[in-house]
Amino acid sequence: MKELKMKVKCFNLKYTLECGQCFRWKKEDDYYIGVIKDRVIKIRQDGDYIYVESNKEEEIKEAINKYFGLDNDYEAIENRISKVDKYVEKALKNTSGLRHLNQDFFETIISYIISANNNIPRISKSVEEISRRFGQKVIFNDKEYYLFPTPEQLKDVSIEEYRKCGVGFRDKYIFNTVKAINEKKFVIDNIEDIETKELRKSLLSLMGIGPKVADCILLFSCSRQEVFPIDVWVERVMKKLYFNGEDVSKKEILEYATKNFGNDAGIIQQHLFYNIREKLI
DNA sequence: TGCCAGGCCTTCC
DNA sequence: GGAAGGCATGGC
Repeated sequence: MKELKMKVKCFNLKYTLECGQCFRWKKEDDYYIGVIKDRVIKIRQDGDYIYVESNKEEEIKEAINKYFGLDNDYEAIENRISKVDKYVEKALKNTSGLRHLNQDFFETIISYIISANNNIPRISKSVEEISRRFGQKVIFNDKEYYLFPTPEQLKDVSIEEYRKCGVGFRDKYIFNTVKAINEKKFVIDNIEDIETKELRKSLLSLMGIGPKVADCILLFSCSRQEVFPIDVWVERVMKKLYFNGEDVSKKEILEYATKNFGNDAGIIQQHLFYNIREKLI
């Protein structure tokens, strides 16, 4: 297909795809290539425009819009959070255009179960391996790609087979969660209307999902931007900036974020996370 | 060799 | 309810 050209505002493709919220994108030359739900996407940015190619043309604009949240008024959001305090203002200046994605719910659940006590390259490797072994193959520009498998496609996969994907001790967590979904003990459809608090509680009932993983799922696949996932990096940056390097509990950090960052806490968290990891702050 | 990674589960108090 | 220990695996 020919390249689709789309105008963007307050959007940075590199920050959005490299900030650690997603695990299936690879950079090649000046573009990124990855899988969104049921299609392979090749995408690059040049100034105020993004250029998109895919193996599947229908509703491509809608898919891109939804995944990258292009309809969100990020100018207003960034304008708002730049006034929070001097640290947020600085972080935002460094990584303006970083957006929270709207990724597939099931894929995000499994990916973030794998993320526990893990590092980003290894998470990517495991997610890729699960897709390669159990997902549908797609040919794009003469190369093979694999969609992330559906719960149905994983219904007969054993704990041992997950282990072979390099997920380590998380094998049984994935197995149990897939089982719960396939047995309809946890419903993954029509989650848009469920209140954040209730959805979070529901996610926490799944094996391998604790507070941090639940918040990542809510933020990176459900657009609940008020949640504030606290991992080792966020803990580190929050202690450094707001607690004078003191050893405070996660509870205290969360209270501070909720009080001072309000409904944009998740967006601010992304900037702080990316800034501390890239040694920008 | 030992420590760390987008933490969670289990056990014990 | 909170603290401590265990956990797979690869990179540094």
